[in-house]
Amino acid sequence: MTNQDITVAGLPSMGSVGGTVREQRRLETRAAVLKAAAALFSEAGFRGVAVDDIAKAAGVRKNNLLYHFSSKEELWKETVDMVFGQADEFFRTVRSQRYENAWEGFEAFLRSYFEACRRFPAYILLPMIEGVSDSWRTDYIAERHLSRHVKSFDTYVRSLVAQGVLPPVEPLHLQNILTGGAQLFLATPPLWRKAIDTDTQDPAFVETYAQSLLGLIKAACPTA
Amino acid sequence: MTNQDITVAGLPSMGSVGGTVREQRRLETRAAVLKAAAALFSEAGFRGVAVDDIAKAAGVRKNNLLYHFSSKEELWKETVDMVFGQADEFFRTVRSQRYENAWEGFEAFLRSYFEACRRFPAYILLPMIEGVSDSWRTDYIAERHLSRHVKSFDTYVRSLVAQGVLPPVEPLHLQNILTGGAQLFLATPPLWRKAIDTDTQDPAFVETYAQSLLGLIKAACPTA
DNA sequence: GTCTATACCCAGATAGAC
DNA sequence: GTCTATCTGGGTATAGAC
Repeated sequence: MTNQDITVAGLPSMGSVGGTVREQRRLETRAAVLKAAAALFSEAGFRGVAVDDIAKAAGVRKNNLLYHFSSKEELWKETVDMVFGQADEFFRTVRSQRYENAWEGFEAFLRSYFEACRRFPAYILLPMIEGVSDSWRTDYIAERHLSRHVKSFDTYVRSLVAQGVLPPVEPLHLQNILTGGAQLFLATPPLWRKAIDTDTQDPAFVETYAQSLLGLIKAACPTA
Repeated sequence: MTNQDITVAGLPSMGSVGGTVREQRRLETRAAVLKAAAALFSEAGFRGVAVDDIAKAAGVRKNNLLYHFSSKEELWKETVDMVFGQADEFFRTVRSQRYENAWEGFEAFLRSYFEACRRFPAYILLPMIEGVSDSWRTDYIAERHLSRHVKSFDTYVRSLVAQGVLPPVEPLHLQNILTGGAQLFLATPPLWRKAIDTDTQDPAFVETYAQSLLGLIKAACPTA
């Protein structure tokens, strides 16, 4: 973890060898910082987190962090890009699979959406925590990422409604009915644990919630 | 708004008359501060707001604010109590009304719930913004207010399921399906406006969402 | 009850040695 | 690339005059 440069015969880095080792450490440090930043920014919001908190969580010095990212604002932006990049990658994998019929595909999709929210809580927390007020951060998330995600979800839901797989409900509303409850459960686990003593992040709990929701949707679908 | 004391003949306040006027101004100042605090705390969270921001929004000096509330923490707690007090009052009024049948009562209840979220956004924002991480604020909201609200909602939903007015879905899950989407729409209007150019706080939009949701629930209910 | 002044601390960011 | 040291601004809270 430390002093990897020295393995290069103690010579000052010259050419591609030393550069590669430095590059590797650079990437490691950046990755550690981004991971810590995702957790902290999504828990307390931009203003609620100190750069030093992130640095401590990532195991680097504050000033070193600011060497790599130059400002708190730039760090936040790169964090958002990373989080949505992870989600994009996850959904790409899921959507590439094939299923027996459209309903089974939908079941798998909804479960995978819940799983993504559970595994990458920052994916729902960052928009939620920054979206309540108007700021450059709201702009950034909305324009750069969320708009695309909502429209993609909308297209999918719309086609399923057209096929009669989903009930004839306005697609935007249906999208929110499908995702809202799970986001509520998965965004604020400490609150649910304290208020009703339930671990809403537990995979078993999420699965029973998915079954409840899927059952309701199926019951409401005329062609089911 | 200023110097109301002087109306008491310029005499130094003595006995109940001067005391009453002072008491009135005290209440006015406190009310103004609490109103501003509710808006700001729910937008940016506890750490994201400075006492001075609240003071400016309320039209008082920072140090005067701290005379009335003694600390930022106490101000936050009183703000939460006030917001949930407003919601309690609103729901008490709604629940006291009588309806033709249980389904109509449910329709009215759900609409009034959405209306409460729309009119008192702090009611959903404070739990949401503080509930993502573990802190004394999560404890305070959960134990002092949210637990009671969730259980009350649960009792109501449970009785409707038992009557066959609502479909046979686990009450806790059903509660979240009913409230999650609206909370999502009403918690982050700036985000929705920027991402899909829709005003999710517009009463007409909320009403169409309520219709979509009620239609779905009714279609899924065997005895409807 | 409201003001001015200020103590004290912590935040983000920069400079320069190594 | 990482460290120590430091600057500057803004944050909560208190003291004391009016």
